[in-house]
Order: sequence, then structure tokens, then C-alpha cells
Amino acid sequence: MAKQRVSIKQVADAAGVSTATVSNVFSGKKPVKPELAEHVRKEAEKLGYSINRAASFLRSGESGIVPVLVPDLSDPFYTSLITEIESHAQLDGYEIIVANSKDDAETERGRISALMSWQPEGMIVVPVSDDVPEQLFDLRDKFPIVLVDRGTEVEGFDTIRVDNAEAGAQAAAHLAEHGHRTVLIVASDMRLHGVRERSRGVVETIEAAGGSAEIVEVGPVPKVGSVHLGRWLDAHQMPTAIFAVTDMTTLATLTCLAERQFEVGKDVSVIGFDDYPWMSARRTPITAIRQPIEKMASSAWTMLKSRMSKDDEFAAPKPLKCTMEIRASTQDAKLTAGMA
Amino acid sequence: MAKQRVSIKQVADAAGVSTATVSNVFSGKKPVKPELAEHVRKEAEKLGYSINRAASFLRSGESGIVPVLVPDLSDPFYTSLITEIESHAQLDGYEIIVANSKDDAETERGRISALMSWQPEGMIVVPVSDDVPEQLFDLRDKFPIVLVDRGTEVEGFDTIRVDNAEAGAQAAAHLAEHGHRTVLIVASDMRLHGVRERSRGVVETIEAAGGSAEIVEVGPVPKVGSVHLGRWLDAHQMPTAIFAVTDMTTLATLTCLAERQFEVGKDVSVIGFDDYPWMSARRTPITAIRQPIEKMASSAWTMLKSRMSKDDEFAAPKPLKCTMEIRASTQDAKLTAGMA
DNA sequence: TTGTAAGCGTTATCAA
DNA sequence: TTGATAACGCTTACAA
Repeated sequence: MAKQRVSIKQVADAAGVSTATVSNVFSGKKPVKPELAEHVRKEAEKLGYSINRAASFLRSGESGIVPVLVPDLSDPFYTSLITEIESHAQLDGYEIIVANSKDDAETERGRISALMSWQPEGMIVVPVSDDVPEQLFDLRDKFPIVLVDRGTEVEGFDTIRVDNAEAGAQAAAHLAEHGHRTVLIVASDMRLHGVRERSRGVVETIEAAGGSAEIVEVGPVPKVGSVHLGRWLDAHQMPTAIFAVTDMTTLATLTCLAERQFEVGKDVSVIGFDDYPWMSARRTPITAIRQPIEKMASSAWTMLKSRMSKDDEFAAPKPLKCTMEIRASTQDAKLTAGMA
Repeated sequence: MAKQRVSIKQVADAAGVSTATVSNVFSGKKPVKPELAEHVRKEAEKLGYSINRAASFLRSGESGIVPVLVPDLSDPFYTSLITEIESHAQLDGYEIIVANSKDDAETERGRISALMSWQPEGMIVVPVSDDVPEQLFDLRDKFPIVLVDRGTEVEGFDTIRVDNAEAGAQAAAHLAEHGHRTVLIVASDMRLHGVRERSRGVVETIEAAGGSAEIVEVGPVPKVGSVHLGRWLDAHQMPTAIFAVTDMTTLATLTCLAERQFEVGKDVSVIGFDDYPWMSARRTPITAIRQPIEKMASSAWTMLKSRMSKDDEFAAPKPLKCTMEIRASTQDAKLTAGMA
């Protein structure tokens, strides 16, 4: 199993041309006579030649690499984002490298260092927390970085975020219209700006409608969150509606309600965050606030690309609007309050 | 925004040592006096130096790269697999590159070519179909490849798969015990060996119990699958139980049943495939066949690693066993038959 | 333990 | 349009 890698030189010899010509055939940077190019391609194919990116980059200085670092690869929000970003990157001739910081700041630091060793041309990061890693501050001026979803309030970075407060307000307005006055917000981690904003949107809107909202913090893991929420419900008056501020807390909420055999929509109205197939795969499908993932991805890419090419300022996109999918999990508030 | 990359030479100059010493400090391949090493590290830090993988690989011939190519990044089965594989790879000092073939053979070919240009040391692939791409056949002898989940019947490759027939049999036995004699198998694509095997396991077992099973093919996309399944249900006698052979067809099945307001567990028993949080986040949680993802990942990695190091034969793992999580979606068959 | 210098495969420059 | 050659940043003999 000899690792006999075929080099450009061997192809050049086989085709009877110079290495420069072979290079031009594959890079297309300089014109090569069609027949010659065809001939070279054939020989290369025969030998099983494949260009060596490492050598290519070393000489040209263009790695064409853009890492995408996310906090959790099992969270469909991030994988969707990655998939969309990849499509854009491919079209522009870039390769993305997917990395996972596993919701851990330490791992995140390690991943960033490792990723930088690829000599990437830019980077798209969803930080573990709003505390943007120091390394990124140091890189900031020399190196294009786009922050998505978190750390978006930090000065000096290009950022993509949704209008979280408005998303919360939208949800709350819908609940208020249906007569809900006591809303429970199931938050993952209030240290996250986005989570705080979503919650604020709910609180302000529901209070303006003469109601009140409370907040439980249950963490990012559905199973654990379900337990936390259960404890809260045991100790408090049952609200008529629940708003889960992330996809993971939506799962936590529904798990908890299911265990207690609450009937969603009837015993309690529920609004979830993000919109996935499983939310509609139930007798009472879940009303959901949907983040414009495609738009987030395309904005992030456009932003990064313009940073990678020019240096001049450009219009940063406004916070993107979320939309709401109204389904059967939100019903009029009736006699539900006080049943717990 | 000058792309002034810091090289080993600059660090060497700053620290007043040779490039060789700097190299040894970072690679650890040769001993360097602790104080000197510390000094070098400080200077490097000051300059913001980060090793250049491309150059390093070019010289050493060790890329340390292992691509993982999957057919769908929005399928949690694959992302879970990736996450697990990454953990193993990291421990052994390898970097994985995640690639997505988007369930398309053409894209798959393109991705494989692109991935090979990284000069990887091995590759883990979940092919789009059981027709393993030709490129892989050509590489097979020179280059370590592990096939997971699909294409596992092809001669000459190292493969990791679960015992699909047994998984189907397990599900069917459970249903048979509960008195079910008419089972509908919701398959994604019968051209896939794994899907056929799972179905075969069900058919054989249910027939041995004096019942019968039918198969609908609905494709890999939940929304589309739901429509196909609906059409089938309109045209046929309602079964007392449904077995969905993949996570995506589980979603299709539940979506369809929900739209028709069937009550899972009561109107019809359901067994799903793979086990995700949302399956338990419902009043009637779903009985599920769980693939041993962690084991699949670790076996795949072990296999690949031994191929990457030695050449000699080693014991290929036996097909891995799936387990069943019994939940409320499977109940005794009562008077459900014939209600459609 | 540290330094010197050659060379990995590619592309850019310059010449033909 | 094509060819010869130097150089990219690093590792690794080998020398000191």
C-alpha cells in the first residue's frame, strides 16, 4: 500500500510538457491550447493525479479556506446554517471547514488555533458565549471574521443576528391576542444576549397587554432542561402559555409537558423557537418562531466575502426579522390558569 | 489589512535561534531545552505565529487529515456520527474535514475529488447509494477507506454496518407480541440494501407469526414522504402497526398520521428508527429502534486507523446490534384493523 | 542540544 | 502559447 502520490512533474513527463503547462491546465490561470489541455488531462487521469492543495497554497498564498465554527453539531439550527453557508462558499470557489466547539470555551480556543493553522482567508463563528474569545480580538484587524447569532453586540466585529426582541414581541402579541396574560418563558441561558432580548420582547409586550411573564432558565440540553422546568412547574402557578426561546428549550418544554401528560394547546399554549419537521409531526403541531436561516447564511457569506476582497466599509445588514408559523399549539386562554 | 503571515523564520530571528529549533518546539519531535522552548513560545505568541499546515505537510508528507463524507448534513443520524468520529480523531491527532454530498451522486463525485486534493491519509464515507462511486474503487488499494451504513455489501472495502435484518425482526417481534398481524413498513428507498434488510427482517418475522407486512416507499424527505404515505393509506386497508425504517420516514409517518388526526398508540402502533429527543417529547412517546451510533463511530475509526498505520489484515467487526426503546406508541392491537 | 541547508509540489516570473 | 527556474514555509538529515 505504497502512498505513491502522483505529482505535477510526473504528469508533465508523461504528457511531454512542462510542469507550468500542467499547472495552467488545472488552474486555468493562463490559456493552454485546447488539444494540449485535453491531452494533459488524459495523462493526469491515467496516473490518477490530483492537485496538491498544500503545495498550491504554499506557492500562491490563496488557501481558499473558510472555517465555520459552531457550538453544537447536534443542534439542527447550526447544521442548517452550515449547509446554507457551504452552498454559497462552493459557488464562489471556497472550501469550508466545519468545526465544533462542543459548547465549551476551552475547546473553542483549541479549535480556533487549529483552524488558523489552515491559513484560512476568513472565518464564520458562532461563539460559545457572548464573550468572544480573545484570539478573535487579536485577529480582528488582520483577518475577516463574521460572528453569527452570538457575541453580536461586541464592537469591532461584523455580525449577523436576528431581531430577537421583535421575535419575542411577535410571539407575545400572538399569545396576548388569544387572551393569555400569564406567560412562562423557558430560556436556555440568560447570559446570552439573544436569549435576554427574546425574553425582553415577551415581557414588554405581555406587560403592555396587562399580563405578566416569568422566566425559567433550564440550560441548553433538552433532557436536563425538562427536569428543571418540571421543578419550576411544581413550585409555581401554571401559566396559560409557554414560550421556549430556543429549539433546544422547545424540546425541553415539550418533553416536560408530555411527561406530565399536559395536552399542548388545550391545557397550555406553546410557542417554540426555530421550525423543524418534528414540530409539525404531531397531532397538535407547534406554533413556532422561525429564524430566517437561509438569509442569515447568505448575509454572513456576503459580508465575509466583501471583507475578504475589499477593505472598504460596506453596509452592515440590519437585524433580520423572524417569522411566525401559527399552528394548533396556541389556542385561546380559557380556564387553564391555576390548575397546577 | 495586510495579510502579513508570520513564518517560522521570523520567529527564529526574534528568538535568536534557528528555524529547526522553532520547528522542534512546536512539533515536539526533537527535545529542546525547556527554557529555550519557553522563550521561543513567547516570541511566537508575541508575533501571533501559527504553524502553517500546508508547508508542514508538504515537507513531512503527513497531512493528518481524514475527511468524513455524508449524504445529508441535516440528518441528525449523520451529524451524531460525525461528532463521535471527530472525538476519536482528535484524540489521535487527526483533523477531520466534514463534507456533504447532499444526497446527489454528482455532488458526491465532486466532493471526493475535492477532498482528495487535501492529500488525506484516509477517508470515512457514507455513500449516497449502495453504488459506491468509481473513484473509490480506484483508490481502494492505495488508500484507506471505511464505508459506513451504505455500500457495505461491496467487496473489497472495509465497512461498518448494523444488523439491519435483526433490527427489523426485533421491531416485528415486539409488534407480534402485542397481537399485531398487519404491519406497514414505511421505507425511504428500497434500492438501499439496509432498507431492504430492515424490511426483510420485519416481513419474515411477522409472517412467521401468521401475519403479513406491506411496504410503501416514500423517499428520504419527510414532507414529501408524508404525502406519499397519505396516498397509500387512502388506497389501502389501515394496518394496526407501522414501522418506519429510517429517522426521516419516522418523521414522514408521524406527520401523515398527525394530519389525519390518528392517535398514535391507540389508532395505530408506531415504531420509529433512530432515537432523538423529539421522539420522547410527546404525550405518546415513540418506540424506537436505536442504532449504536457511538459504537459505529468508534469501530469506523479503529478500522481506519489500523489501515492507516499497518497494512496487515485485522478482524473486521461483526454487524452491530441495534437496541429497542419501548415506549407508549406501541400498544396491543385491538379493533383498529379496517378503520380506514 | 542546536544549527545548516536541501527539498517537498506547486505557481509566478521571466524568457523563448 | 509554452518552458525553465526560483520561491513559498516547513521538516529533517547531518553537521557542529
